[in-house]
This record gives sequence, C-alpha cells and structure tokens, in this order.
Amino acid sequence: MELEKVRPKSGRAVKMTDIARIAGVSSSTVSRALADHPTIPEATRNTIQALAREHGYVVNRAARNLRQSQTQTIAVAVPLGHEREQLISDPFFLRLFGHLADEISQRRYDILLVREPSPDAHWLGRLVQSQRADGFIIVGQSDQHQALNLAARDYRPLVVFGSELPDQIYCSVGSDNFEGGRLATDHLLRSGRRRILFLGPAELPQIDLRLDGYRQAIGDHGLSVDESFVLPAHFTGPSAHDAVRDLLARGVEFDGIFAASDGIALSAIRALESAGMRCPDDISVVGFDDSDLASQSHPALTTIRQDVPGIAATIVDHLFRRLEGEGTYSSTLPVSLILRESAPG
Amino acid sequence: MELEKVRPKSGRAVKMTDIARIAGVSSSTVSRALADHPTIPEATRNTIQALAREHGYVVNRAARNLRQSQTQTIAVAVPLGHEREQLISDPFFLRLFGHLADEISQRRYDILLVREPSPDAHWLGRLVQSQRADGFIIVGQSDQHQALNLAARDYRPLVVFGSELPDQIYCSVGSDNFEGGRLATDHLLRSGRRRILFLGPAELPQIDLRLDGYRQAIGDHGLSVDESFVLPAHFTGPSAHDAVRDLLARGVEFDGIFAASDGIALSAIRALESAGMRCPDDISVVGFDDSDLASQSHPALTTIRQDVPGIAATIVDHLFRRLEGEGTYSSTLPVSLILRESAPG
DNA sequence: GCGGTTTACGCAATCGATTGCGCAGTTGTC
DNA sequence: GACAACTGCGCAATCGATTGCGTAAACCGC
Repeated sequence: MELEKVRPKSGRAVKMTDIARIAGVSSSTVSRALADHPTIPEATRNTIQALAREHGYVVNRAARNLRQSQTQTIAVAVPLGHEREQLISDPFFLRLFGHLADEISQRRYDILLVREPSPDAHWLGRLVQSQRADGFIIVGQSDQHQALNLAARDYRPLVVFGSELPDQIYCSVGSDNFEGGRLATDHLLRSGRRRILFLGPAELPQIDLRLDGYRQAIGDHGLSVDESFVLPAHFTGPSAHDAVRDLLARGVEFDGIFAASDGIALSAIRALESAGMRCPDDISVVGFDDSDLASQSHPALTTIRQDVPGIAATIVDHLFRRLEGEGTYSSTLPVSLILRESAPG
Repeated sequence: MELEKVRPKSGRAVKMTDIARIAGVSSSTVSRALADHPTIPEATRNTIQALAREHGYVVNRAARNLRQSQTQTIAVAVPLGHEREQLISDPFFLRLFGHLADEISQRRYDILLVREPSPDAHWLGRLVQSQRADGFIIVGQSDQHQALNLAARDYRPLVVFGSELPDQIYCSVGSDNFEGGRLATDHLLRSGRRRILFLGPAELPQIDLRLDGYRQAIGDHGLSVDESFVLPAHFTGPSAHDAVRDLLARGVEFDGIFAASDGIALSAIRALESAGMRCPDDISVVGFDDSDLASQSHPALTTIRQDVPGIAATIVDHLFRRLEGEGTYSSTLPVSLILRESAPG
C-alpha cells in the first residue's frame, strides 16, 4: 500500500528536486532542511522532512559522496598476499571482522569489505584514491609491511591490525604476540615439558613475534632452541596435521607443542591421537586466540586469549580519532593464558 | 619513492583531466581509453593507460557511481528486528558472510555490510533508494517477511537467505529446514528415544520450519507432540542452558533433544552435564548447522549439515542473474544428517 | 520612517567521470 | 575529382546533492 510512495508511477526514483517542487521551495532548502541546518526555521524543516518521509525520499548517496568527498564508509581490507588462494573464511578473521563491524556501525558508518585481488605494491594507494571510503582498516600485515609504510607516509586515516614493527610508520593495533608466545612456552616449561615444538606460519610478522616469545622463554629457562622444532604450518588445511604426523613417524621425541592458533593446535592434537599419543598425558599443547573451539574441544585447549572485542574497539577508536585529524600511536593489547585440559597447570 | 606519483606535490588527488592534459587529449578520450573502448585506437589506449598507471591515477568511484547510476557493489544486510541488541557475531552468520564475500569478490564487486539500526517497515526501501549498491542480499527473514515482500514487488535485484514462505514474492535461498527437522527427530526416534525436546527461537521462520519437521517426524512415528517440550531458546546467551536446567530441576523426564543450532545443542549438553546427566548415555542430542564446533566438541555433535558454501554460491548466482534482468525462483538446498557421538546411530 | 540588522531562501557553481552527438580529417569508390 | 563512409576525438550536457554568496523581505530601534 505504501508502495506507490516509495517509487512513484513514473518508475523514476524520487529526487530532491521532486520534493522541492512539491514543497514549493528550492532544492537548496530541501537539502538544508533534511540536514537540520539551523538557518531553516523549524516549522519549514518539519514540513519538508514530513514530506520527504511521506514520499519515501532518501538522498542519493552517490551524489552526496561526490559533492562532499566523503562516504560515511569505512573499508576493511584483507591483503592475502601470502596465500592468494585463501578465502575469507578464517574464523579468527571473521570474529574480528564481526566486532569491527559492530563498532563501526554503532558510529553510523557503513562497512565496505574489500578483498584486493592483485596485491602489487600500489594496491593500497589505489584503494585510497578510489574514494570509496573515508578510512581504512587493514587486517593483517601479511607481507605488505612496505606497502603499508608507503601508503601511510601520505597521511591518511588508516589503522592496521598487526604488530608494531621496527621501522613502521603506520598505526597498528594488535595483541602482545611476543608475550603470548613467551607465556605459552613458559607455561609448558614450568609444567615440566622440555622438548617443545613451535607450529605456525612464521613468515607473518605477528606469528614471528610469537616465535620470538617462544625462543625467549626457552632461553630464560636456560635451555636452547632446537631449530628443527620450529615447524611451518598454515592456519587452514592439513599442514599442521601432516607436520606432526611426519615428525612422529620419524621417531622424533617431544613432549609439548606451542601452536600459533587454536586451529593449528587442534589439528596437531588429532595427529597425535592418530599416532596413539595422548594429550595432555604424553604431550601438552597450548594454542593461541581462545576461539570458540578452544573451550568446546576435547581436550579443552589451554590457550593464549586475544582480546578480540578490545582490539576491535581500539582499532576503530584510533581510526575515528584519525578521521578527526588527531594522531594516534600504535597500541599493543595484553594477552592472557587460559588454562584448560590440553596443558594443565 | 613512487609516492610523489601517487599523490603529487599539490596534495590534490590526480584526476582525469590531469591525465588528459599530460596526454594532450580530452578527458573524454582518457575515459574511453581507460574503459578499453574500441573507438580509441589501441596505440592511444596503451599510451594513456600507461600514463595513468605511472601517475597512480584511479577513477573516482563516487563520480563514476553518480554518472552511471551503479556502484559495482553488493550490499549484505542483516535485519536484527527480533533481537535489536544482538551483535553481528553469530558464528553461522559470519561463516555464511565469509562465503558470500568470496563469491561476490570473485565477480569483482565490492561488499557493503549494512546493519540497519531502525528496522521500521521502510528500512529496505530506504536502503534500496540510497543507491549505495546494485543488489541486495538479506540474511535472515527475521520478522521482516512483509517488509521484504513490500520491497520485492517493486522489482529489484534482491535475494533473501531464508525459507520459502507461503505468500512470498521475493526470491529466497535456504536449506530444507523442514526436512532437517524431520531428519534429526526421526533419527532420535529410530534410536529409541521417545521424549524429545525441541529447543530454539521458533519465532524465526526458518526455525519454525525445523519445528514443523520435528512435529512431522513425531507424528510419523505414531506419537503425539507434547507442547510443553517445545521450548524457546536464543542462539546466544544462556537461555538454552537455563531452559534445560529448569526442566531437570522440575523433574521433567526426557531422553532426547533436537536443538535448532549447534550452539544451542552444546549449551544444552553443558546443562545436562551440570545436572549429572550424560550425553548420549542418558540423553541424545542433535544439533543443526554442522559448524566447526560440532566436530570438535565433546561429545562430538550429531547434527544437520547446512551446505553453507552451496547456499552462498546459489544466493550470489541468483542475485547476478537478477542483475542481468533474469527472473529467478527461490531455491531450497538439501541438508544431511551427520552422525557423531551425541546421538549415535 | 529610515538606516541597519536579521531572517529565509534561491541562484548557480561545484564535485569528477561518462557519453550522445557532431565535426574535422582521412580513406575509399566509381 | 566529387561524394560517401569511416576514424578519431572533443564539446558540452548529465548524474543529484551541496553550499558560498547574494538578496528580498521582515523586523527593530529610535
């Protein structure tokens, strides 16, 4: 019944001049009235707003964006430089994304998800120039550290989820990955484990820091790192499972695993179980993230909790401060060790 | 080093007329050259494209959108009519969203995530009119069935994730919820269970169909439904846990649970365990979705698998067919029973 | 009742790319 | 050599809202 109003007989969308004509004013006045501009008397404003509502008029965002050079939109971009094939299905990313989306939409901005298909050195520059969004959140440094530095020089509202790196000029927000790695490994060592694997994609800066923490903890306990215990593994797919299986097949002995994500940890535990080993009786395992899986899996995972809601809030807070022209420093958020069955205290 | 080119000394963004001036042609020619328009000879096209690349020029999307009245963007909207407070953090939604995003970005469209804060009857009309996207995917019918019908009359590229409802005129894609409910309940009955709870938010159309399947299966087995066994429960929060706990406290006897999601199922199992009951020994539980949790939890969940990648692909396929002007019918995708520990065969 | 201020609103330029139409200049045809 | 067809490209209108500036009318004080 209301349909005629939403889209009048002509089939043409209602535009501002239509409302202006009906109201007997100019489109300038309509524009100002809808924007609650104080130079338009309240009575007129109300009339026009009522008329607009009645006729189902909504400002054309494309036109507004062009004129104002702003879009009320934040872009969330995922550089998949290192794993071009990977889909946007990593549970940790999705969880972070959900919280980011909540924070952003609370501030009445829209969220544009961009998956850049060809991450050459200029993808970010191109993205920024395309004027599709007012601000940018880059999830994960991947191998794009230099591209990020490049884009950030040319100041822009841009915040990166990731670690603080030495020569970094962009603003990043992330967990204390080093401390997470140290805590996890220290816990394994304190519970008597001595031969501890590291499992994860250490080519990613955030993961590399977790590995540094692992090394630190081992050093602190007066031991030295066996480099053959540092194994590459991807977040998804069978690589973690296969790595552990192969190690066991070769008869290598170890009694603990620090995995760079909960998914990797679970995958490793499955490999242990297939080989007749038991977790935590024979081998303790510590994960990372404290995803939903960690608490529900069997055995429940001891893991390093990342404060995802806090990270999202901080990223968005920094970004909006930057949109206001303020400068912001990078932030590192604390992590905590969550004790469960896979590596008991 | 390339920075100067990305954003020249003036601080002003490079625009098409700049490239035109440098190339010694008009902006019309630049526009056509960049669009690979055949009336521009290939030599000229290459020169101009090279120049544009060299100067880091990218078309201003706001201007293009306005002129062309299209945005190369698909909006994914989540009506949260029924649970206004709920955040976008439901794992099932996020998983579906990830797959949708993959499908859409493969087609070189951007993804706009919209969370409508005030779902009155016209939110969809407003969204459509705002010209922010060329097509729309609505995730979940929630309580917006009529609003969807309203918007769909006025033909538009719009596909809804949800069930086919009787008086529906919009295009929907979803799982066979009825069959899922029937399968789950039938399985419990076949394994000897007789007093089976239903747990879920039956006010949602998709869930209501699962409930219908539950009723059907019970009827098929010559039994009748005890309405006090149909209990409301939300996807998140403690409602499922509390409902089961209260039932046990009141001494109500039952031997099976069909939960409308894996999350609800796990929550129920926790409640059983706290009360000293054991799953599946005392009470069998079947979930819905086959989320990551289902296979990893303890006990591993018997559940109804929804084909999330297939659903996403179908939604996007329908949507793009509609963008081309084709009509599409609603689709219902098959589900399957996945046997695990919580309700063994 | 007059200068000065304020109020209320319209004119027209503007954002930057796209595109229908048309015009030179070139090639082709008989 | 004259006319037609074609090629390559530019002019200027257009998309729809926003906004700086200007002005007519209303108001105000004395």
